[in-house]
Amino acid sequence: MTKRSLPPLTALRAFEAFARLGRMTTAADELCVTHGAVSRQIRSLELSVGLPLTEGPRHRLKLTDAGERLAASLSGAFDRVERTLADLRSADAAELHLSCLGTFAMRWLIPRLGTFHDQHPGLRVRVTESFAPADFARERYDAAIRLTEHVPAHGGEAIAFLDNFHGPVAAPQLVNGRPGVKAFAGLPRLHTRPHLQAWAEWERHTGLSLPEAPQNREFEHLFYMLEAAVAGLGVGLSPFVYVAADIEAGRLAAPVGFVRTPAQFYLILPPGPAKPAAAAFRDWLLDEAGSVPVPS
Amino acid sequence: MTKRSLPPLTALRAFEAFARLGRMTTAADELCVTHGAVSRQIRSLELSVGLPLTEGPRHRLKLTDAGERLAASLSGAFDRVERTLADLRSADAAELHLSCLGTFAMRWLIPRLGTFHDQHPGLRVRVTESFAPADFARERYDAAIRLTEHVPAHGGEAIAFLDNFHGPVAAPQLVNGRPGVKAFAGLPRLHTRPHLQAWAEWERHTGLSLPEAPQNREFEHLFYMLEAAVAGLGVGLSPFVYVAADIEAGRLAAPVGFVRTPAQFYLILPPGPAKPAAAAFRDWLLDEAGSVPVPS
DNA sequence: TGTTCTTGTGACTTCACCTCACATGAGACG
DNA sequence: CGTCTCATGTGAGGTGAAGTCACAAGAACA
Repeated sequence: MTKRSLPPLTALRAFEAFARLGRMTTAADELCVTHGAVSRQIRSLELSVGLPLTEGPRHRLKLTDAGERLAASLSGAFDRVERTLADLRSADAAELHLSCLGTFAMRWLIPRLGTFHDQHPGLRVRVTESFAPADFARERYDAAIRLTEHVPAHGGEAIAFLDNFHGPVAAPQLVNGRPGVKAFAGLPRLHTRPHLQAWAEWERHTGLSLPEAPQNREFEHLFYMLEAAVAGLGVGLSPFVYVAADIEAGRLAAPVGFVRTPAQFYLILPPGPAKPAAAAFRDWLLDEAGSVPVPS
Repeated sequence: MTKRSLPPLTALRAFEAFARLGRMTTAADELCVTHGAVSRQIRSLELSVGLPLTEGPRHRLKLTDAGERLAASLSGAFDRVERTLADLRSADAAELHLSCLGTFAMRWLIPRLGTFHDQHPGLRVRVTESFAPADFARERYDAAIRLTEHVPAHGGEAIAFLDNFHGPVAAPQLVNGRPGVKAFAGLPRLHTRPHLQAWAEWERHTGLSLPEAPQNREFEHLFYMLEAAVAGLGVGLSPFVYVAADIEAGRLAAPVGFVRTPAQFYLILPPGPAKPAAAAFRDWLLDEAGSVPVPS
């Protein structure tokens, strides 16, 4: 690949505008400069190319043959770039890139996305799983969903769209209808590695404490832990929204109910004007969250 | 035709170089700037396009999908312009545009051009007829041929490549073998409108004067006057080189010979570096003129 | 002949772009 | 692990390319 040797590009742009519009004055208007600037640019281009590009008297300048050919080439080239940029922008506008807690995506978001797609058939939603604090400077998302107490100031919008409640859950056959914390007596305690302090927080929030567990099991993700709870491996602590469907379906039981946490589910938007797709998603999300049942 | 909306072109160029070369440092070298400049340009382009174009850690930056597509489009566009410019330049280099005295072209230059074409098969010579003083600012020629005493200073080269001799000529049957100026007694005098003082100059140069003419005839061009002389319409005054072939062939007679004029034939080159075709023409012309016979 | 329209151009000005120097962050290598 | 290197990010500040302004020039039209 050899080094490019192109004349000054601003001169090319000025010349292309002149060729397209026929007069320097008009071209200057389009470029938001004075006619003198265009005149100089074209002259410098002729010098740099080494060929005359214009000819004729001042008040009726025409292009030389070389000028015509260059202008045709430039128009095509600029058109091409312009079209590519428009394509990129519209492709981007038609896509919503969302950074989301993995479990929330699987247990809450994805099951409900159908109505969003119905409302916005042109929009594709791309969900990327992420637990780290949202950092729009490092990774470019159109929006992020996090469970947190406080969203660090980042210049953008942050909306708490859903309260969080958590509580212990286990397979119904293990609990066996016993009421209160005694329901969990003798059951192994399930933990998630990223949030090992979760049980302690719950005990602080409720003032309750579970019977001593005969065993503790750690899982890499909340999602795996919930699968384990459903499979009867012990008692897990989960946000309500992740298990609402399982409780409804009788796959999990929550004998002591759920308690609200200080943390909430936030929709976090990057700084600057939100793109239309993100705004649409925000509206849909708030509407959808508004109709979510709250635990007893 | 709608107004163009393109991002800053220098940013596009920087981005294209980066995309092509893979690293900002290398791109900066190609563009003869520092890496910082390229970094800033690419950042400003991302801002102006509204899309991220690069991603990944600093030391191993990659293009995003959007970046790849834009880069491909830009490469194509720049290639196209570059190729057009190269075509224009080579087409121009293969052509020699010569501004020449019409009669000189017809009577001297064109008959000899064959050997020039033999020596430079790739070069096309375009001859434009012109009598006005050479003015490269108004009209773009690669070279001009003029008959003059002094070439006005114009910043370029001017080479006297051929001395000029002039003298009266007429059809041989009119002259009828008589010697000296008496040969022309009773013949009409032929003039050219652009140079009505020619006869007076000749008389001054030679100290001779022709017998009173019964008639004067004016022609628009020297070329027409020579045709008239050959046709026997009278006695004309002509530079030697224009009639050498006619005298040789016996179509014209020059009973009093030719006298050198202060004016010479000049090859005049425009200011600035001569293009190769013009240099080749100059060399050929000097060589060709060196072997021209001088009148007695 | 004067008026208007358009481009060319000398003199001056300014801000876009560049450079410099340092910071940052990720590998690589003892 | 600490340090070295390599590539890019960035704040501060300098400068020349490119623009502005005002006037000149040249052609057309009334």
